[in-house]
Amino acid sequence: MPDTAAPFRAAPASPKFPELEEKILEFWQQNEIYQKSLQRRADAPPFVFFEGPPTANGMPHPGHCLTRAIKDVFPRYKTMRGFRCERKAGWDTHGLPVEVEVGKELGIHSKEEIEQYGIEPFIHRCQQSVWRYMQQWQRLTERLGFWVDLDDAYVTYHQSYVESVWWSLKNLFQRGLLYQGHKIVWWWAQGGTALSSGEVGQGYREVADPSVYVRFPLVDHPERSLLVWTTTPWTLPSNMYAAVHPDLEYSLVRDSESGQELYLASALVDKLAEKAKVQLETLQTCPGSELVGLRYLPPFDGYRDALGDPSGQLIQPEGKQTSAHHFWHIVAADFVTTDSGSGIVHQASAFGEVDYEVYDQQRRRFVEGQQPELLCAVGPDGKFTEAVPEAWIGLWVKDADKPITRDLKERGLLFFQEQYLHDYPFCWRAEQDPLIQYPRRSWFIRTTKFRDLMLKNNSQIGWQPEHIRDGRFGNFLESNVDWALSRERFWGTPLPIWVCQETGRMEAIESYDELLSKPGVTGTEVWDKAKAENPDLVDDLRVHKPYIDEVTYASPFAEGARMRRVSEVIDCWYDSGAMPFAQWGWPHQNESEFRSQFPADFISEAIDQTRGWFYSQLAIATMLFGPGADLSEPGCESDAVADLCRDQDYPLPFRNCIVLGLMLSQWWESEDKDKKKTILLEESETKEYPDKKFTKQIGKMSKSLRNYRSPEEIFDRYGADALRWYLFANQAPWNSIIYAEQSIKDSIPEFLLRLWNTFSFFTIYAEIDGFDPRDASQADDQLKPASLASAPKYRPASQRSEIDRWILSELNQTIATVIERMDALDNYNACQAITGLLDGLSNWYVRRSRDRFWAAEAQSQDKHDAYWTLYETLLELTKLAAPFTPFLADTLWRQLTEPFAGATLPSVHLCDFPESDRDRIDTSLSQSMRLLREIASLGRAARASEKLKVRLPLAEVTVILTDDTQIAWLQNHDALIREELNVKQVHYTTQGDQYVQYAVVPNFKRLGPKVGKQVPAVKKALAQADGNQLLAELQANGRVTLALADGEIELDNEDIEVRLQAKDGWAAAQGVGCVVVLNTEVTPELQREGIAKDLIRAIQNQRKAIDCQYTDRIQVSIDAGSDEVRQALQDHREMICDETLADSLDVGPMDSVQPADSEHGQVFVAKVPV
RNA sequence: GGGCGUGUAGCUCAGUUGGUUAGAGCGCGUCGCUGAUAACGACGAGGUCCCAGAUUCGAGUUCUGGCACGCCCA
Repeated sequence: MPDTAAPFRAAPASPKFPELEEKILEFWQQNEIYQKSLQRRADAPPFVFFEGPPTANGMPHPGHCLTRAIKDVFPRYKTMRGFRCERKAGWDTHGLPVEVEVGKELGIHSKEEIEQYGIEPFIHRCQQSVWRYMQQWQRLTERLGFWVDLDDAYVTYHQSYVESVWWSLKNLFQRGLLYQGHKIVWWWAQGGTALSSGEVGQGYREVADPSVYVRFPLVDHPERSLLVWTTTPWTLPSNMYAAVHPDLEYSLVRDSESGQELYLASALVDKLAEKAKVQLETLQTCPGSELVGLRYLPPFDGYRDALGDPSGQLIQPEGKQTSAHHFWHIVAADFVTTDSGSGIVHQASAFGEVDYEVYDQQRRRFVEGQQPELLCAVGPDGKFTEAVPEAWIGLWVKDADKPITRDLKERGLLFFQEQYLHDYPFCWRAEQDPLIQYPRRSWFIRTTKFRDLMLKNNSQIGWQPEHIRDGRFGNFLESNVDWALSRERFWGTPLPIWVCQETGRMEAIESYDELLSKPGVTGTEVWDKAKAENPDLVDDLRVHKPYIDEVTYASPFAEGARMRRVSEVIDCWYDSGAMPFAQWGWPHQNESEFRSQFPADFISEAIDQTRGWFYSQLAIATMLFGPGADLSEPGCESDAVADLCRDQDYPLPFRNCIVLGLMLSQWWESEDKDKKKTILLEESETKEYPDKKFTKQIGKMSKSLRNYRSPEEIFDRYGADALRWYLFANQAPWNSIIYAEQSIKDSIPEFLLRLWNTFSFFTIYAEIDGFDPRDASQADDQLKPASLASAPKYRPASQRSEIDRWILSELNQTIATVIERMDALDNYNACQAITGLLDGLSNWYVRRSRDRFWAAEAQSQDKHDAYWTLYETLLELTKLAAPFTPFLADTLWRQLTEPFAGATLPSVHLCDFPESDRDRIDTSLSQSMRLLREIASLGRAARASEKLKVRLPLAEVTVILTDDTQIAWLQNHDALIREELNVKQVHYTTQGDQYVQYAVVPNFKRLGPKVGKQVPAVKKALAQADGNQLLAELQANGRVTLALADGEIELDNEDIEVRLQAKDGWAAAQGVGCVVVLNTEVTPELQREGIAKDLIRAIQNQRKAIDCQYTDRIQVSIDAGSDEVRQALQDHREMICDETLADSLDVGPMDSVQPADSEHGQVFVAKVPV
């Protein structure tokens, strides 16, 4: 080693991780490490990652840390493993939440108010609003160490993105997959708008509504009626069907009073008879399925009078022609129950989602053009329009229940009525206005046509956890309904359909350019003018409302007519699902980018995205690119695109997906008398409020409750690595995870600090001895193990000591495990493996090698072996940890490579991931070492149980083993045991009859398949037999013969296992395969040595108490209490002085020195002046 | 009401194809170490594997039915 200043400097003992991380962040930024990590893989095979776009319209919270951490760790890992992993960021910018946020700002709510305010300025505000928390998002992303291309992010409102979405919608439109239909929504009639489910959820109140039982006379048996139940009498004029459950039993009963015959569910006959106070006599019964098809007279004649009794042709298999009536017959429906009502449910399909499905099914029975229409006697204002008695037209429907009931009663159709209490939604901003379910014209994508293909696609996806595939997601796909695409809102991707104002025929447009190329285009000047007036407007707005609505062109369908866009925008989930191609603006541009980045190898989001992004991506990709999707349907003008994608294979558009659990918070809560809550985030803080009683809470994070620490605070207190390691290493990622400050804090000593301490240990000794890794003259820029071999003192592992070979074996085994687990997207077990390695390194390798590092001879081969082993292990461990704790890893890398002064790669993140050297894995050595560690552990346990502290030397331990295979190896290492257990001698034996009892137990795993039902008998026979004798027989013959009730059975040594049981009366501890027995005899010599060691401890403590540097010399005097102590001092004077760097050791008090008490007398320590 | 998931030590969680002493970390207790030192280590106590039934020679693990909690959807 060179004589110059030591290449390594001792690292500080207690680092401030947050500060180190900030330095690394700066280093990464200034040196463009992320960009370099990509450049190094420019020509490598791709590992494709898709970023699910978050919305920057809200503050990032801890849950985003989890998704972003998981999204970071695998790309980092794959990059180190030699893949090119581009990470394009993305932002979700459209949708109702943005409008709501802007509305709040403006103090307005309804659509009407927005229109009054002006769509144009409203949209401008929306566009600005989406970037409100951009800075916080960028900061969080960076600070967490999530490497992603924020500068090159895709944005869903950008023109190129919108145009990609348009292209895909045109594709669907031309293939006949985009159609208009009805959607039943919660409708605020007074405000003229639909409410989102979230808004509806806010407005539920308990109210009393009528529950009526109405007679519907049968057409063919006028004396018989269906007893039909409804809780919304106002929907009766719009009645279409009556629903029964096909599997329930129904009864025909006679009302003894009126003589009427009624059908109702058998299970409800008694209940209704009692309620209505009538006698119901059962005439006959039948299953509901037999009632299906019976025709009845509707309760009101309005539609019958207006439409007659319309009918149409049914779809028939062999061209047969059968017609059927459209309305007023019994249908089968699974949702009918006997919990309440009559078992026959009134169906007004316009006013309920399940009712509408019934209608939809009926509709599909008929051939195109002959289908029943939807009966709806109510206008969007919630008032009757038609098909009701003259007097009711214009009546608000919720006021109609009473007159309708009265009318039915007068006509003798009302069987019974009552009130019932239930929760019903009201408008959250007009509390007196009840909402009604109401059909709205809406655009749909015919996803149901692709149900089987989506299921097939889904079945190929690598889901983590697997149950998502056939569980939540699979079930969701099974029950697929057509995608309701349109939204009657303002800030979203405009639906690119233009309608001929005269014929109603439509065209889809795939880009702004295509629109401009249309004949007779007008309206673009509206945008031009707005832009001229306000040059700051982003150009992307030209494809948004209201500007795009102004663009019209000449209709190709009718001379002189104009084509005008429909007014709707689309569901923003469609935006997100189009991201695989829209992020590139494909197919209008970036052909090669799209092709090389599709499909994704890996995506990840939390489970709430099952019906969100996971579905939208899968649905869109299945429809557009899936094999089996018929892309050559007539009218599809994108054949070139179709060709391009035809060779795609499932799964699309992502191959693997980690579905993360929800993130919960944990806090301590106390409530005052006046209901004021005190929220604490750490249990320890509760001690500061002794008068309050706190209860621990686990639940959702809530901004208003402030029941969680902001990520920024976590970073400042503990650092990003602490949070990351906590997230990666504490549970499988799909379990819901508790964001608890204490747990995050705990991950520091668990992993970060332990790694740091091991590194710090290395630097301390490396500085003392001047260890110089530059001796490896051929070292490559990543300091790969093989390249270190060029150092003169570097010996092959095979020549080094056992413990070196052991830790190198553990290292290489761990590398293999980590690679195997990470390739399977299993970060949890990868981290477990790394933790295990670090434990072995810190708690066994370093601990057992301290003497080697402290050895006086700085240049001894053994010491060099130790350095090279530890150095190499630290380097590789640093690389292993790099994807998980990128900051600490880079800090260590930079310090470990510092002696090379720039000749090595500047960042660990530019390195290759370690490779496992199979030749260095020695499984039998691992086993032996495990046994050795167990023996040491048992020895300590035996000592503890006898209250014999380790400082007191003992003469001997005896280790009894069940077989002798390991004995020779152990004997070669008994120095280790002697030192660890502080004993003079270790004795190994298999002949331990004196100390132990042998028991032979079955090896069930092997015996089970072999003898089956005889297992219990074998077990019993073995238990009853003399263990020692069996063992002797086994050792002599290699097998034993056992007499069972039904014959003999022969067992070899693999079939059975020998167990040891320590006999009473010995200081022993037993493990599975061995027993450690202590010789507890303490001779006076041993006693004195123990005293000497006690005194060394006391002196060392005192050294520290008087602030000695570790090289300071001291003078010591012991005011010994007994002859024994004095004798001990005399016997072990040399050892005591050596260990404590004492120049003198006297007996008796020392003047003007403050003594320390010890069990062997007062200890005086004084520094020797230099 | 339906679907999915979870239930294992005081707490937070692991537990591979069923195999007989059920593990880790934290916390707690005892102790050790004192040239990694405001760190570190060892040992110990602590379990009805939610309950009940079934399959099996054998169930924390498989099946059925409950219970509790969570999420999604009605």
